[in-house]
Amino acid sequence: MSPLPKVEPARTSKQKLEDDKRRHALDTLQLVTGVGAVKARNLVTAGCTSIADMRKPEYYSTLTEAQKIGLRFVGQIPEPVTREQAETVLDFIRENISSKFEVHLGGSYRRGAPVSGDMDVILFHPTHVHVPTPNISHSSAFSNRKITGTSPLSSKSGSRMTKAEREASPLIKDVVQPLTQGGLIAATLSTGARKWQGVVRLPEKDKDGQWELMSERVKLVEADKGFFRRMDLNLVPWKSRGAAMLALTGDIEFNKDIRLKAGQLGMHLNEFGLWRWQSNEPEEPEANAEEAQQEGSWELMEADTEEDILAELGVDWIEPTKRNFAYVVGKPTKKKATTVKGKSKER
DNA sequence: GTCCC
DNA sequence: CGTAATGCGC
DNA sequence: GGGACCGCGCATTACG
Repeated sequence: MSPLPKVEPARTSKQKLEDDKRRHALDTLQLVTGVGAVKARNLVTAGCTSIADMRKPEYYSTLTEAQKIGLRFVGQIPEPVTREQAETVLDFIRENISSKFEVHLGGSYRRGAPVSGDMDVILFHPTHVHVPTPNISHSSAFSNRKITGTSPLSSKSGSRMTKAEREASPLIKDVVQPLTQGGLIAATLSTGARKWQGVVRLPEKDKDGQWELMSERVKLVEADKGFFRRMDLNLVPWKSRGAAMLALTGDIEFNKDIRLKAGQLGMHLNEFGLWRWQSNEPEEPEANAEEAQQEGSWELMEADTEEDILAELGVDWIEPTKRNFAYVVGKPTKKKATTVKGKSKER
């Protein structure tokens, strides 16, 4: 009854061994920040099968700047961040940038996790107010497809910044620069007007509760001495603070659930807010001729706190520490699932 | 294909 | 030069 | 075994 073995067991097992090796190499290379499935595949195909191999010039030269940084800190970055460490960094940030900034920690820290994979810092500033409109059409809210670049408005509004604009942006000038000069920021993986991703050296306090001297910290960073961790800085428009806190606190399953719920209600939820589709008023001759052709536009709803947004979605308030279980949301049955979803998906 | 139910 | 598509991370 | 599958910022490369 049992079907015949496929073919040539010897050769099959040999192939299997090779497959396992290849898989292991792929997984190993992807431990480096910035190396994903595609880069790992390309490297392995070229003969690079270990972290050590990646440092060989023939492979190293093919890395992007971010990947080189990932390689530099590959021994440190995977280490988790304790709550105490995250709080230390938060204190340091608050002391080294304008007090006009509101500074929060999101991510698994806010969800109460004892340790986190990185630090998700959320920054608000009263004068940072521009909220970008979603880049998707209304019908796409249900089918979840982005509109193509044929719309001049959509592709233009969020377009790239010039280098000058970037350096003049508040996130760079008022946050990243002081934190770099203060010896906190060790390396930058990516940087823009809204989001900075990079590596920090954990500042240390002496017995008197004083930070190390700034000049000392800068030297230690350059010498790779100390403890280095991943950090993200997110500068969020004032009216988006609720949506951003939701988005940047997670967890991912929770975000999926509430975004799906918004979609089911004909709304759109992203990190900038909760949006309602507004059909074009026939009598709005002021609008550009181009835009008037569109069937409508996304309009930002008033809900600008986490509570308000959840309320609009018909969801009772959920403590951040409870946002680890997808079943809490969108499940009309009051039966509480006993299984944990996506249990150890910490970043 | 992966992840979750 | 510009924009689009892709890769990556969260 | 069967069904569902978010949304976006930034860097790099491909393309015109």
